[in-house]
Amino acid sequence: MSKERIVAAALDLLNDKGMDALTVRALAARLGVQAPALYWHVRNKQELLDEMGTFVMRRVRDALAAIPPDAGWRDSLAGYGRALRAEYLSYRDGARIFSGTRLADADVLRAKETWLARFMAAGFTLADANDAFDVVTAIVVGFVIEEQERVQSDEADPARYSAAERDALLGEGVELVKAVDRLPDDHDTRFERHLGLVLDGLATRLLSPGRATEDCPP
Amino acid sequence: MSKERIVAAALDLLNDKGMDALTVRALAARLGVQAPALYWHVRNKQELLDEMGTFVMRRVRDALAAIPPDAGWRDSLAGYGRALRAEYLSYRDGARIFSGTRLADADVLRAKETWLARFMAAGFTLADANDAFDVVTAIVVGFVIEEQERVQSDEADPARYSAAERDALLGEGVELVKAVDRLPDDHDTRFERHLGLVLDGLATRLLSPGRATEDCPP
DNA sequence: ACCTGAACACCGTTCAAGT
DNA sequence: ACCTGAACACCGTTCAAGT
Repeated sequence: MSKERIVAAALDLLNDKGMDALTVRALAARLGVQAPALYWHVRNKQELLDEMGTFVMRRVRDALAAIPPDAGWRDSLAGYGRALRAEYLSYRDGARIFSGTRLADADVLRAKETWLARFMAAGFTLADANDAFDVVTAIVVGFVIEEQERVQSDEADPARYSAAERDALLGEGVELVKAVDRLPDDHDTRFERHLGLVLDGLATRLLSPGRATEDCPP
Repeated sequence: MSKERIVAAALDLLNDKGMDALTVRALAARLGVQAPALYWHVRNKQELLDEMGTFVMRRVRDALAAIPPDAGWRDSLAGYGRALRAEYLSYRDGARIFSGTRLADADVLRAKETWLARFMAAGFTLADANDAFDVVTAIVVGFVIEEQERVQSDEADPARYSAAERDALLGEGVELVKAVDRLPDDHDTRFERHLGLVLDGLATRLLSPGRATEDCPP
């Protein structure tokens, strides 16, 4: 009964039954043991949640390590964004639950060094290179929280977000809002558009200093 | 004992004692009443949480309504982002707790119509105009979740994020990572930079279609 | 219409005791 | 070293009964 087995079972339980059903007792039952037994391996439930988050973030780090060093800043950041989203999506309420997780793990922080160096070689200042990480992280967290919320309430109540329901609720004179609902976007293409938007914003930072976007003639 | 009084007391309690202490019993005590009494006004705890979220989002909507119609797309979106962040920040764990809140409220959805029309008048396609909202929302959610996490764990354990602690943890050969920590950014200026970045990304969508950022000569 | 008292089925956690 | 049984102080929620 290792810590790893407990964390794995906890992640399974989360996906099977959801956050509310992830109790110490239910987890113990799944492991064929009594609830207090888990306190031998884990200080408390919060530590368990932290371990779960760390596990998820370690997988993100592994995905990052697979990105080739000559990928270019744009593809590298896009790869990070996609990997983070994929990990969050693979657990129920993943973004909401795991987004706070800090990797105090030293080698993860150390991994950032290479990336910062690469981005600066591409022409970013240190501050911009760091912003690049943070803003991609932020957008993935925000996007997937909304995405999972929507997907889950769709499953719970399919009628609520149907086009007909919404149109009736909205009433007259809001044709643009209704038109937005009829756009053929799925979550993946919306995500790629948002990600592209942020990367385009970052790209403007590569122009010579003091030069605003407005200065770029049509 | 109206629903509004209950919601107001719940928000107070949240800020006083935190999410874990926001129990039906504690809330009832604060209102000078027994716990089951609340179930006359509210179906269950989830509905209470939804009402709290709706209250917060209504304040965001009011802040939005105060933005002048002739503000221009960039200032308008920036105003939205700042208002959303300010509301989240005004409650403990605000971003994490309230970010999922959907405004089924019809008049909030209807308010979007004006904004979409304004953005399209500024030169965005419908899809881009809608993306503009969503991407600003996402970045605020992601940013403030991280921000509040950091602020709170700073209060809980001030030593953990101190520069000396971190430098020791990191070891040698990661000068860039250490340099990032020494950047003089406070949360507000970091937020403004991130927001500006996203807005710059959106601005590139105003260029003629099919034209990428790379086509813009230095 | 609005609130209480008592109860139910659960929580996370502790701790002496077992092996 | 690892687990159990019993217990403690809580949860959210229901419901008959009071006013």
